[in-house]
Formats: sequence, structure tokens, C-alpha cells
Amino acid sequence: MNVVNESPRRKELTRLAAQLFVQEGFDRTTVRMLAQEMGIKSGSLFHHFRDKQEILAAVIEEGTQNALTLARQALEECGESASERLHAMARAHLETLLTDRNAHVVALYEWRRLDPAARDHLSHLRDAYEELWERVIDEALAAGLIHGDRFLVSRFVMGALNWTVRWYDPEGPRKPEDLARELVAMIAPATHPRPGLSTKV
Amino acid sequence: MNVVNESPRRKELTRLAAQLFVQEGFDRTTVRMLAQEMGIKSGSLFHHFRDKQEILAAVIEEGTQNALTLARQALEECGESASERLHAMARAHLETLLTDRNAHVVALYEWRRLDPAARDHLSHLRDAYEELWERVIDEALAAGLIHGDRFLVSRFVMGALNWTVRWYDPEGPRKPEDLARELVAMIAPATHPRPGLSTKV
DNA sequence: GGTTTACACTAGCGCTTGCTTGGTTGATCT
DNA sequence: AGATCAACCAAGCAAGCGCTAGTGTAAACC
Repeated sequence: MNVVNESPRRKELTRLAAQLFVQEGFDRTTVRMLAQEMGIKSGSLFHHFRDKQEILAAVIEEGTQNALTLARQALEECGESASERLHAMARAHLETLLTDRNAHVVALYEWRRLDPAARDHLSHLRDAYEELWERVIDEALAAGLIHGDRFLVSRFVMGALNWTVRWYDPEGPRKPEDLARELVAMIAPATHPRPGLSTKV
Repeated sequence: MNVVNESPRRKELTRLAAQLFVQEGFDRTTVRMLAQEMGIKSGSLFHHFRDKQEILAAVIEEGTQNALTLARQALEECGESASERLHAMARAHLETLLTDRNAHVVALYEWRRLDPAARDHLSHLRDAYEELWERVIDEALAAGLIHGDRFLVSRFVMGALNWTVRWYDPEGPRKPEDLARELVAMIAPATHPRPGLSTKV
């Protein structure tokens, strides 16, 4: 009966669920609401997902997987300099938030609702993504592009970026590219530092 | 019966509610859980609050009010230079998150659960707080301490600061003071710029 | 042609939810 | 001594919750 595979139908249902989870929050979204949005009856929902928890896990897995793929691709395609790589990561992050917004908002704000098993499984994906960031931050620090505590800097940057989902308007004049440029400029005023330049911290 | 005043008992109950809301989230926190934490029966709870919504509003109002008071005080006590004022605001913000953490986490993450009436009332408080920030950011921009788009910079800074509630460990070695210093250093490398110095953006 | 599979349906069980009702208690005030 | 009042309780209602059981059906497979 209940399938755990990756059927296209399930993917579509997951996308719809993400939208509702963002609109209402996970707890307030009932299986009946989900079913209606999907055009089926609530009982039929459990043919695709074992339980409500599994829908949440599917949404978050989808979003995180996409973000990871996009970030890796961006790092491969960009230049070698620390500032280019920093910019590429910031831009990829923001573009993911734009194109795949629902899944990411859910991942950020409903993570606590995952049961321990799902959380354990998905935290590996998330760690992989955060490792990409820490590596790029390390490179920027080593190149003298930015200064300060590695741990703090990376968390400040992640905070600034993740917070965008609360105010960013995709219809507005500012594009992800613009935001990424502005952020890098803010924390690394000299965008093309001479390699090996050391600055007092 | 139902009182809307500010009795000390109600304040204490609000504090307990904030703690539960952080632990479980607003939706998952039942009135029975709240009552048990408060050492009363669920029915008695409605003597102090009209409904569950009003408890949420009370928690958020309390937290935002404190933050506003603390920020104003910090700005009065600190020096006049842009970097000092920026640092004072960052520090006040982080200290509030530390000493009054529960209420602030609720304000940040359960805002959507407020009904329109409460949201309208509380948004004025929040706007007053954010105006303080925008003014300080403006001063820093005018002094050449930081550069860039006023709108984007203030939101990046708020994001970096608010995100701290997700990773900051009050028991750890880093104090709010340290975080504030590091953040200001990150976005304003020259902490004591000559007044009137203009820099190419 | 019979069996399997994928997907949907109806009906409803057992439980929890926010909140109400009607009443009791003990301290404070006049 | 009587009145007042905040604070609390026991009991329970109506609605909504996640989820299950059992069935129908059309296409796909052997």
C-alpha cells in the first residue's frame, strides 16, 4: 500500500504540501487541508505517505537536496578567487530561496517538528551544505578578504542570508545577484585584494 | 471575570508561557500544558487571559517592550560616535536575546500566529524598535563607517543578529559583548574612521 | 482472462483540542 | 458580620484531529 518511492505523483504532492506548510505552518495544516489542495480525499493521502510526518520530511529533503546541488554547481562554474567563490555561494543560496522558496522556508522554520529519526537522516544533508559554506569562508579568511572568527563570521553570514526569506520580495527591483553583491561588499569592502596581503585584526 | 490588567500574577504566568511556547511552539502548546506548568487547572487559565491568543500577545508584548527600553537606554549611555552607537545597539540586542530569550524567540518565530488585531497593535512596538536600528545604520553610513544600500545593510545586520538565537549558547565562552564587537568589526573594519572621510562605494 | 498494481473512495474510530459553565475558597475591606 | 473579589476547580461540550479499514475501479502485466 504505502509507498516510500519517488514517484512523480508524490513529488507533485510534496510541492503542494510545501506551499500549505508555508502558508499555515506545519501544525495548523491538517491532512484534510492537504488532501483538498491535492484534489483528493484525506484517506487517499496515506497511500502516498506513511503519515503526516513523512510529508514534512519529504518537503525538507527535496529543498535541501536542491540547494546542495545548486551550490556545488555554482562553485564549479565560478572563478577561483575567494571573492568570486564567496559571491557565487551567496548568489546560489539566494537564488534557491527565490526559485524554491516554499521548501526552504519549511526547512528553516519547521525543522523542530521532525521526529528524531527524520531529523537524523536530514541533518547529514544539511551538514554537507553548511560545510560548503565554511570552506568558502575559510578561503576568504585565508585570502585576507574578510577577517575575524571563523565560527562567528560564517554564522553571521548565514543569518543575514537566511533572514532574507522574511523580507525579500521576488517581484521587487532587487535580484538575488544584487543582494549577493551587496552582502559581499558589506563584509569584504576590497573585492579584489592583493593575494597574501595581511591586515591587522 | 476575565481581566486584561497587568497583575503580577499575570506577568509570572506570561513568563512561564513564553518558556513553553519556545520549547514546543505555540500550536503544540495546549492550554492544559500551560495550566500544568503554572500549577493550576486548565479552566482557571481563562480567568487571567481571554483566550490562548491573548497569552501569545502578552508574551510578545512583554519581550518587545523590554527590548525597546533596553535599546533606548543603551543609546543614551553610550558615546556619540557612529561606531560606538552601532556597537551599543548590537550589544543591547544580543543581551536582550540572552536575558529575555524566551519572549524574543516567540516574538520572532510565532508572530504569524497572532490574530490581525493583536498583530496590528504590536507592530507599532516593533516598528519603533526597528526605527532605532535604521537611525543608527544611517548614522554609520553618513560617517563613512559602513557602505552600501541603507535598506539592505540594515536587514542583513538584523538577520545576522536575530539568527543568533538558533546557535548562541549562553553557557559558552562567548559573551554578547564579544559577538557585538565581532559583528561591528566584520562590517566596519575601521572602527575609528576620521569624521567626514568619504570612501568610494 | 485472470491477477496484480496504483490510486482513489466512504465511513468512522478514538482521542485531543480550546473553551464554557457553575460553583467553591480564602483573604480583604467596611 | 456581611459583602466583595480574585483565584481556583471539576466536569464536560462541540468540534476537529490523525489515521485506519474495507471497498471500487481502471490500467498493466502474465
